[in-house]
Amino acid sequence: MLKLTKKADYGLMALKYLAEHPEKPALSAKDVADAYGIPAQLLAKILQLLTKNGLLRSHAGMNGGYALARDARQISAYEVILAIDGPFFITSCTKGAKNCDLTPSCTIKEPLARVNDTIAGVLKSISIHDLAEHEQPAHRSHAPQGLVTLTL
Amino acid sequence: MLKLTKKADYGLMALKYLAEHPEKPALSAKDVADAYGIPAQLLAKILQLLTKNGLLRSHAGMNGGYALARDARQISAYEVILAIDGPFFITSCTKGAKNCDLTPSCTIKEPLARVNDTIAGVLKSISIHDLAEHEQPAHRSHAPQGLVTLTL
DNA sequence: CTGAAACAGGACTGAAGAAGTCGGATATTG
DNA sequence: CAATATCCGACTTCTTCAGTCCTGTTTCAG
Repeated sequence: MLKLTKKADYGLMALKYLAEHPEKPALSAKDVADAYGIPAQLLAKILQLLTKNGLLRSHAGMNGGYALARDARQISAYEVILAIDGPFFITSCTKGAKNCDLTPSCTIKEPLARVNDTIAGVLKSISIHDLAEHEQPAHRSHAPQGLVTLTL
Repeated sequence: MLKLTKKADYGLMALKYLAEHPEKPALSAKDVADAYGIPAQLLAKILQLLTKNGLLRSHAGMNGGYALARDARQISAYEVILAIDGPFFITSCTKGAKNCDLTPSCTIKEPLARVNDTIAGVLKSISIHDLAEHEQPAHRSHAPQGLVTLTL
């Protein structure tokens, strides 16, 4: 529970891989799948999803493949997860929808909605670039990129 | 995905309910189940789990039931979820275990482990007392109880 | 212009986990 | 003893995830 699906994992890994190989104009699904030992057909569908959601650009034909649609810093982990798994909510009964059918007393939800927002905020603060291994190992400590605060 | 199980939801709701009725020495599983429209047998098992993990105290026999083992402020949402659903990790392949069998290149995990820690921190900062409806509606704004900060 | 290499996408199966039920055992009290 | 509880394992059902299969379509090299 409270787990990312493997698809989301795979998607993040694939984007990370693409971000680490900017020299290549495009990498095929098979390339990425082989690099990580992921089932190629499964990854293909994930990359298609990411393409449909505007995170990747695809090109068919020989020497085709996928490339990041934007700079790696402009793609957040949140977007990736959203594109692959759809909107996520920590509670089974989100107050937006008409769930909570039999339990109008779902007063638990309001506090947990804030937890949900916090998680979303954290995921939004992480970019694909953050996941990728950047070369410069020297100055890394001075990067206060993501900062999320929650107040109950 | 990234959802709490219904069991965890039910558990939180039940503890909240108990916290809101401190005058009663004990409430039976059926009492709570009826209050929220939860299947009684299912809730019973959840309450048993919470008892086994030291969050509740149980008493069999007539007029028996469950009561909080500690003050509502001393029971965190994290403990509840942990007791009901077991340890949770956001990534399918946690770096502690021997997972990631075929993919030694799971470099995604390290950043996501921090997300995991952040979520855990948020959940730890929320107590059952926070979930319950306290009476004093007057001074509520000055309560800076939970505060979690994450720096990447 | 033809074939290989890629993307696109629907349909399907198997496995795993979640949700809920059933039946019975034990403890407590009136 | 009988009623009301907790306790607990086994079971069924349902849903979702993971993965496969198959069939197209696009693109480009030769």
